[in-house]
Amino acid sequence: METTSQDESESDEQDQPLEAKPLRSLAPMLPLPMKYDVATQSTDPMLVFVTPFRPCTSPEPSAARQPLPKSPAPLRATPVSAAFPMPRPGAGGDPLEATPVSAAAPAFRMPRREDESSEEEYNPFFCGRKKPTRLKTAGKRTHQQAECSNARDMKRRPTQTSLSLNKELATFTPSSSSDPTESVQETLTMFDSLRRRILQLDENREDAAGKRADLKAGSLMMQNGLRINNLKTVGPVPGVEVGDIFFFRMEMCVVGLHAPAMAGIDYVSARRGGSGTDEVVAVSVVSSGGYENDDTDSDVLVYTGQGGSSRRRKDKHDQRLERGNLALMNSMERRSVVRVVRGAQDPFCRSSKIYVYDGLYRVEGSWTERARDGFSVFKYKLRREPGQRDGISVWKMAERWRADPVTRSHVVSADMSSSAEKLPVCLVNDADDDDEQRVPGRFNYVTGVEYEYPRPLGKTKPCKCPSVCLPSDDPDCSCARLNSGHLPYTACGLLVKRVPVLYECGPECRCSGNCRNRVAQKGVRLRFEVFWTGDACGWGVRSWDPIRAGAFVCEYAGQAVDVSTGGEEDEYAFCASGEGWRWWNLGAGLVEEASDGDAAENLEERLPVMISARRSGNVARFLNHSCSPNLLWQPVRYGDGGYPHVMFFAMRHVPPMAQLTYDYGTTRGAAPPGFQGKFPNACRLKPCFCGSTSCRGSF
DNA sequence: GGTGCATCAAACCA
DNA sequence: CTGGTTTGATGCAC
Repeated sequence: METTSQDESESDEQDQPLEAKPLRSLAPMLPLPMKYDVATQSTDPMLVFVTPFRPCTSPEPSAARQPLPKSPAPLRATPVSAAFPMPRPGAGGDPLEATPVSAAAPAFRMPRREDESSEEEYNPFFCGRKKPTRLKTAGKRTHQQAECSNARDMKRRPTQTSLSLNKELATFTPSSSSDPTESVQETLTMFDSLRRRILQLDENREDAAGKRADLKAGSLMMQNGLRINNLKTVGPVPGVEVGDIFFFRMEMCVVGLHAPAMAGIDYVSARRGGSGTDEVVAVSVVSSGGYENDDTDSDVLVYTGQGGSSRRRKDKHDQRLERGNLALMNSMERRSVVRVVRGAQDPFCRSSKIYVYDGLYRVEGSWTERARDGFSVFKYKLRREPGQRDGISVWKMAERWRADPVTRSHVVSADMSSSAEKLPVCLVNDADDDDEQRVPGRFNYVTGVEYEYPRPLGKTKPCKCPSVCLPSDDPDCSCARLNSGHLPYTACGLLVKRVPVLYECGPECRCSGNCRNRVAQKGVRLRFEVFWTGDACGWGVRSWDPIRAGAFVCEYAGQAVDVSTGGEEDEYAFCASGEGWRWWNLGAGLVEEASDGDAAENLEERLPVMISARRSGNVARFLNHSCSPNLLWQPVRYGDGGYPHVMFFAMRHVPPMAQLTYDYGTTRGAAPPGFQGKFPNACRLKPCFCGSTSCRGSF
């Protein structure tokens, strides 16, 4: 298809969006551009009521984006519709052309709920035990749409959730993007921030009803029709790319990659060509190791059928050729493709699993065999379709490097931090063979910022929590109070939501080093590599480890420069004007206490310093810009003169080896009083190569 | 149309 | 720390 050549040329080398030049942001740091104070703008839930398809609350089309209407040149924005070279073009008379019923819709059907196109039908204030008032406007709906699970979703009994959550939900709009990749990102973000928020809220209630926040979040989204790609389709799911990772089954559910909450095989009933009888066809399988599937070859998967394995020994039985098992068998006969998701071990959490979408496979063969418990099971041999970008193989490669860094090739320097970081920072160049010895310009590797305290900021009150801070133990924890009464991280150290300034416990707090409110101060836990992206964007950063949304990534290290004395142009200065993170809060904490005194106060704390990573810095100085970034920056204070550290957190799940980026922001007009004119380049926009469909064209 | 059941995930506890 | 136990949401099947 028309666009494939472009696609390939890009995906071949570095997959993810190539980013623009190394650091180039020049405005000094300030906590938050006041005009866009999220806290005030989006806090009142009553004012945020929005009908679907009107992205008012959605940050994208905000004024901030407008000033850059036409970007003259180097926009390499790829139409994302091209991202899915539909697999079946030639595919040798794929019998599947006799499409499954519900897949009959064009494969590129937009996820958005067209079925909700009448506004009154969408009831964001659906709450509590009351059933949503669902109007029967079925006349408007096509047969297929009526068939989609939405109707049933809406009817389903809501799990008991706190009222405030329902209010928060009211602020959700179904993704308004026409770009499938964006809708998927938005939906996943919504899910995860909702999940973290439920964790945070449930934790304050001692009735211990707070279990399975993942299921609750998923359920809420289903009930409110916030799931996308409702129609099960054989083949790719728009917006989900091979290699994408998921941390919960529910995540795959809400983006339509794999609908069953638990079952490993998802299938759809399809009309058999001609004969008019229905039969089932598999659409996706999740191989998570529960059945001891053979995992050695990354292009071949031997998958065990479902059923038979009851918990109670006496209920065990042979597997039967029904449901998913039958569906896989039919898929084999029709030679239709099946999406495969492979489970992998989460390197940071032994008990949990990560799901890696590995693209399309075909069932090559099937047989039965006797399992260890003596009952017979179905086995299916699936082979990966050629020509797809790497999925699980990248994962496995990175896994190998993590276990044994020596196996990484094209290494220029095994640890460019010279042991300054706890984990080595690898410098590699596998992009150009001509110049393998290319190295970044000289700089000192440091892991933090040395402030000279020209003007110490006000001290914060240390907390007196005995061992670790827990909101339920001590509602008076002064650190929690600084953070609007909540601990800013989940129990496993994920940022719950972006705040103007985050307060971690400091050296004078009584709590121990294990306190949950000490995350970023503990430093990097990821194995980074700095790699050459090509001439356009220079060096970039990626990680061998998967990164979960909300996870701490790294600090922006460097030298504090007093701008009142300094003021020369500096390409490695950190600029705080980027707003790429704003949408991340869409799902989280929108009903925060409206007039948050802290937030207002923090805006006063503009610093007379900025951070320059020109002479000294860490990996962060190699982070590239993207208009749809995967990192956000978050000022974090703890002890130590009170200067906020600039900390990066992941805004979405980032698979291993995907480039890490943040939004440099547009510096034009953002330089606060006193800085204007000091940095001539600040107002000269650089062309952006991020390739995102929402690319602003420059930064 | 309601309801049961099959699925086996994730979190917790012993 | 592991392995068993518990509690589940969903969507097909009846």
